[in-house]
Amino acid sequence: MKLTELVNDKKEAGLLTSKFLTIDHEKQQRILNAAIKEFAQKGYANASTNEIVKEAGISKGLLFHYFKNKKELYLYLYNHFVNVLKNEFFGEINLQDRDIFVRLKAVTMLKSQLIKKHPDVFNFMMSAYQESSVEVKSELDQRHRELLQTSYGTVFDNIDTEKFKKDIDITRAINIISWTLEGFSNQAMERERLAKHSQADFTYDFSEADVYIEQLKVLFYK
Amino acid sequence: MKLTELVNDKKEAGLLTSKFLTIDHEKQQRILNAAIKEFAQKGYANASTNEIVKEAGISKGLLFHYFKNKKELYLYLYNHFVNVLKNEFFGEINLQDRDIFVRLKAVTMLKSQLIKKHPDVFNFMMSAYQESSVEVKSELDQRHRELLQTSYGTVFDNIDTEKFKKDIDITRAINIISWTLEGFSNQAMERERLAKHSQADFTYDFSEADVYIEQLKVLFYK
DNA sequence: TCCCAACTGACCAAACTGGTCAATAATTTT
DNA sequence: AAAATTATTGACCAGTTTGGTCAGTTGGGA
Repeated sequence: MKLTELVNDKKEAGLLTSKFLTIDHEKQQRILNAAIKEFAQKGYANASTNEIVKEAGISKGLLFHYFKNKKELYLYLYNHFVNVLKNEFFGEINLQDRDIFVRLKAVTMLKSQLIKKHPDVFNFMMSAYQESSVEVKSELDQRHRELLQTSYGTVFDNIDTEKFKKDIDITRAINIISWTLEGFSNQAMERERLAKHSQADFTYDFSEADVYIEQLKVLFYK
Repeated sequence: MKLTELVNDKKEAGLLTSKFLTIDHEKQQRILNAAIKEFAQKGYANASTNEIVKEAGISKGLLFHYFKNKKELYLYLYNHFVNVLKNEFFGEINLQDRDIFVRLKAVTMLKSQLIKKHPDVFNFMMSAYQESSVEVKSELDQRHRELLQTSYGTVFDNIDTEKFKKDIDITRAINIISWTLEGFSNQAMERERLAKHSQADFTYDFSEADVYIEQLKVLFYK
């Protein structure tokens, strides 16, 4: 998954950022990554463009050659990574399979991988969701609803409800399943963060997640 | 629950903050609340003492009359609120009842109330847990382990395992129950945050939480 | 050679930083 | 009432950082 590298929707450019899109690809990445990292850590208002250019290894002038000001940079980043997630992330979910466990496991694993491989992208999107700066807040809201609809909307769409025992409240059951998988992956990642053994022994997590899934199937399925 | 107001453990004062403890109680609260809010929002390094004194309605000099510098203020806050939580929050949990549902429901509701009534206290503790500033990080670690032990240690201690069906893996079942209640309360609070109807219709949340608990009991208990 | 874009970094005024301290106000002690 | 003590102020400090500019250098294509 070459996340952050594939999307090239020219529409997202507008006219103002067109210069940025023509430059060397690797330099683009350096700038994008430096910027989301800084914005994620400090929020819009407290993020420093000086830090961004230092981290990206470019001059101050160049950044403002590509983006006319801080606000335009921020909004470009937001739109860009919303597109990235929509295409590279949620596009991966197999909607053929109508089994809720298959879908949720896929989502959970994708999310874990995202956090692990591209923590800055994840943190940036989360912090953008919480962003309180009046300067940019209003512009974000619509795109956010859009993203949530694309994602959670499709995951729970057209689930096979016939598999559940007949006395089970399906909505609540799905919630329990979701929260269990979410809680499990949070725990797994926190455990790894503390232990710092960053050798990705995904294998254990995968199989342990399956134990929970099997248990939940016994509980909820016919 | 007069959280933040009751603890008066003189030991936490040391000699350095003794002045602060003698002043008017309401002013103490103003300063404490202003400080944790700022630290929670921006982290140790980026928090501004100017903002704190402005919010607290005191002069710059006075803050540094009570605390010799920013670091001492931060560490005092941390210790103070660890004590507050240990005494006012975890002290509320009834350890007589050995039923996991009773305990976890109590913890979940307590946590919800904390977030609702004292969001800054909660955010401050969370941000302190993530704090990365080398200046204060090391001092926090021990107290944190202490707090986690006091809290999660006792909640899961001496649970009545006889109530579970005999083919159930109890550790995993408890995890599922915990994650469900956590997920539920997160969802409830997010729903409320978006709707902004801050009339606390706790009643709905309480009864809806009970529905989940009853469902889980059917699944896991004999 | 010229030309134009990419690119640099010194520079700007303004804001802000944690912290100090002499002066004033309020309270207590004599 | 005077004196002594304590609480409180906010102007001030030197230093850093802010978002943004712009005159000028570089490098590649014609």
